[in-house]
Amino acid sequence: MKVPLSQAEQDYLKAIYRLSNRYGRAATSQLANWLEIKPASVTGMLRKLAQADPPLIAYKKHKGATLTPDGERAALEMIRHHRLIELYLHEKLGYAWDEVHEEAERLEHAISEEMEARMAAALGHPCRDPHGDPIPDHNLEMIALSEFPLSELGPGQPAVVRRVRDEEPSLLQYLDLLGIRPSTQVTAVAHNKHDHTLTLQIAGQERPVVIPPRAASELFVDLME
Amino acid sequence: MKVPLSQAEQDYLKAIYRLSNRYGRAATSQLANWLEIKPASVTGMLRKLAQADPPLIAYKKHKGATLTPDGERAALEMIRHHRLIELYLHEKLGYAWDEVHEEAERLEHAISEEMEARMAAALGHPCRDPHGDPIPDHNLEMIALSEFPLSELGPGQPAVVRRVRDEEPSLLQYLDLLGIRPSTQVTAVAHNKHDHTLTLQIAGQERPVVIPPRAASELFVDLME
DNA sequence: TAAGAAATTTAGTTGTGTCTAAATTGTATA
DNA sequence: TATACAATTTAGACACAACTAAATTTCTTA
Ligand SMILES: [Mn+2]
Ligand SMILES: [Mn+2]
Ligand SMILES: [Mn+2]
Ligand SMILES: [Mn+2]
Repeated sequence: MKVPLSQAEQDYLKAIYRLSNRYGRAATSQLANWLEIKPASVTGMLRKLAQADPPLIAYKKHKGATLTPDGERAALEMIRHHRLIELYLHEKLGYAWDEVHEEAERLEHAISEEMEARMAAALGHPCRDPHGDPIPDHNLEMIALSEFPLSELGPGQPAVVRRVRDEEPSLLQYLDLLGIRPSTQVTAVAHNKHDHTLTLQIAGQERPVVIPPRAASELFVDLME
Repeated sequence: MKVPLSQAEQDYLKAIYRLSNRYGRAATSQLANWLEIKPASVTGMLRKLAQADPPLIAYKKHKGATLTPDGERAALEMIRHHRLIELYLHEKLGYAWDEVHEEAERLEHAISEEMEARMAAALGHPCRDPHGDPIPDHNLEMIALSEFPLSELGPGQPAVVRRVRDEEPSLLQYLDLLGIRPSTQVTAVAHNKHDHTLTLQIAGQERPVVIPPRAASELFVDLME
């Protein structure tokens, strides 16, 4: 009852949070794939998390897992650490936005609540990380998100970039080159039906750029009024 | 050959470094006591560190352990991390000097060489931590120490505090109250033979204070010319 | 110098988190 | 709806780093 969670347990809970947000539940094979752990090992950990006191996940054999309120709290705790650390490294130590993830992945398990609070204060209690991902506040509440994929932006609509999937550094480096980051203003010029690319005008730039579909679906924007 | 060290291994190497500096070698029971691990478990780890490739310690049954050059390098790496982190927390995040140790103890194993370098740069490549302990430089070289215990300071001799044992927070809080920290100037007024206390004049203060022997042997000073 | 005490090592066990191989369950489709 | 394939679980093993209990070695001192 209420024993501190291991790094492995915390990583599983974060992964279950991510997958069940996206697909309603986290399947064994999805977890295995994301965590780069064999499915048999995942099954073992799911059984353990479900039998913890208090239970951290709801798990039925062959039906995947979802977080209990306790499990969700633990996941959000790590997500808050992760995103605060990413922003801290970027703002205070000059890391590029494609370099912060790996460092945060280790540090999130090692910092104290005291350090979390001091970093948050030093950053002015921010609500977005360098990739635009929302940072849960001190009570683990997260701001509501209104942004949608750039691929769904209608032509002629001015919009502002809010968030970028932070999962592969090469996308981040590419966007950096293009001059796209959260808060950049953009307008869709045209969706090109044959190759599914997007022609995009970036505010303050001469000529529009062509965005491949992979990038357009990993970039999230809000309409400007 | 050349596999990254576990946190447990790094902690043992740091402990062996500390004990062999102080006593020439690290005995099993001293390690067990310092690390709060049972002696039988220490024996197991010593065998493992000695048989590593390359060997990290020299170990003969019943004779304790000393570091090999590889082991010493690994220990200094962690010591550099630890002390840089302590100073960073103190200088950049407003931690008191008695609060930094515990946080650094966990973070030292989690930061990358990149982060080490960025923190060092942000701090101006410092050579002392908040307790005055020397920080090994990028090549793991440490400045030569000239300070000696305050308990050995002759009466009337002006001296400057350089370093304080950082092992228990209560001593640090006590010294804070007294207004003693690295760079504070002091003069011994008298060594009191019966109770082994020291009467000490602190620069900028009205009246001398009486220092118990425990504190006087954990404070290190340099003579002023 | 021979106990007796203290320190250390050996032997065997445990919990955690991974793995491989084999068995089972669920799903899609022919 | 039977079968084949995919997903998942079970079973058994392993590495790591701790533990306890017992055996052994070394040190101290009478
Ligand atoms: Mn937290
Ligand atoms: Mn991020
Ligand atoms: Mn380093
Ligand atoms: Mn220190």
